[in-house]
Amino acid sequence: MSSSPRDTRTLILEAARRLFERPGADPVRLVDVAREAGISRQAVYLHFDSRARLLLALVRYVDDVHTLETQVGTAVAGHGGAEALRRFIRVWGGYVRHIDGIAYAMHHLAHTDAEAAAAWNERMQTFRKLCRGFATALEEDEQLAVGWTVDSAADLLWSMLSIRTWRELVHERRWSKARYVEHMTRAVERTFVRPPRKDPS
Amino acid sequence: MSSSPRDTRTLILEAARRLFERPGADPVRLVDVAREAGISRQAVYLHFDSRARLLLALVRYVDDVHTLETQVGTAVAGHGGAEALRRFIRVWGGYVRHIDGIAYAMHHLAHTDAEAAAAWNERMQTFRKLCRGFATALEEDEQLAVGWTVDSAADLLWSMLSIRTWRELVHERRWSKARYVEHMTRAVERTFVRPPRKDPS
DNA sequence: GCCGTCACTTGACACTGCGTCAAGTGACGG
DNA sequence: CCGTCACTTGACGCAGTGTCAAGTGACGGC
Repeated sequence: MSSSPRDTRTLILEAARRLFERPGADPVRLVDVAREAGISRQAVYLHFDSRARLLLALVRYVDDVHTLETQVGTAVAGHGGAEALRRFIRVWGGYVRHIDGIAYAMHHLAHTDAEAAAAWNERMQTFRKLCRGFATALEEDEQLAVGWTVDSAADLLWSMLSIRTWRELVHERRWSKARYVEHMTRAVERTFVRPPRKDPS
Repeated sequence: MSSSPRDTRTLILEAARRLFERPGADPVRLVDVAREAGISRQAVYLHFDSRARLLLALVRYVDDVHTLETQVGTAVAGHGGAEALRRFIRVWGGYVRHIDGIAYAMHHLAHTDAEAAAAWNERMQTFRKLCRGFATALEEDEQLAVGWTVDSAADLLWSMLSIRTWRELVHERRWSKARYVEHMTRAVERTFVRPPRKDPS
């Protein structure tokens, strides 16, 4: 699927996607993207105002191609706090590799570029809301472990499940996807999920 | 203390330290360091070959000024696995702010500079060894929770206690130091420390 | 007192990657 | 046949790092 992009914009996004998905690749420059797409560097600017805008469009495009929302939605739907969280980690653990390179580039650019910083922050906000949803669900099911408020749990969950944590473990520490899912699930459960009592009521 | 550095090298390191310790500051350029030290940009190159070397020297200098090793050593000495870990998190939670900015700059530079990448990796290796020490201590005291090997626990601990996680929580999520220590201690304990059995043996 | 040394200065330049600009070129449609 | 429009080539400006060359001035040895 998606082997014959119709317009140049999509051609560029596809090219960029290929480059950024290569793990541990050298920094991707606009000239690389252009070459990969078979066009001139300047032609990229006919479709994207700046590197930041391209990265932003790219991460949305990739989310779309890999149907992130649908995957998360169907995995989580109809499950209580703890089980939804477990299922999310499974999906997420397989998904991050698609956007890791782009996220890295965006974060790097955000260091010096205001627009990239804004895009990055918006992205982080969205992810934190997702995490807050899990914390809320846990609390509503009375499964949130003692010591946490919804917000503090959301913050730490957001950090533990962040792309950066995934990258550190999977790329730097060479964890497999299965290993990531198994260990992260265990860590998150032990940290945030109240152990079921033997004697209910 | 340290108000009258003798040589220019120390003068530069002190100036850089001041700049990098300012939280959320704009990216620190060599010209900023030079100005802060009251010398020309070129004079910096008389003492440090490159930005990467300066950052590396700086992080060592800061560790030294704040006696990181001593602090960790005295906090941890003579305590078993779980208690040593708790004490380490307390020290670490107060220490990271001194090196956060430098670490951020090093990591950023590592994206394009091989020397910075090497320095960063070496630093990460060292920290992971420290974490592995805690995992080993837990295992030796039979306090390591089920599901972990020493190495997998070390990896995840390394990630949870990383500067990056600290920065996300303290800077982006506005956690206080006390909040960081409290919540991180809880998360780490629940994740890695085997709960004491009511009926031993 | 004079001289050499050495740390530092000023000012220039190369390099990289991003972003802009101007002058083409060539295919396609009315 | 002509205009339009997407794209090309080639140039330039900008920022920050790193290099180079030609000073300058203080300090110590003789």
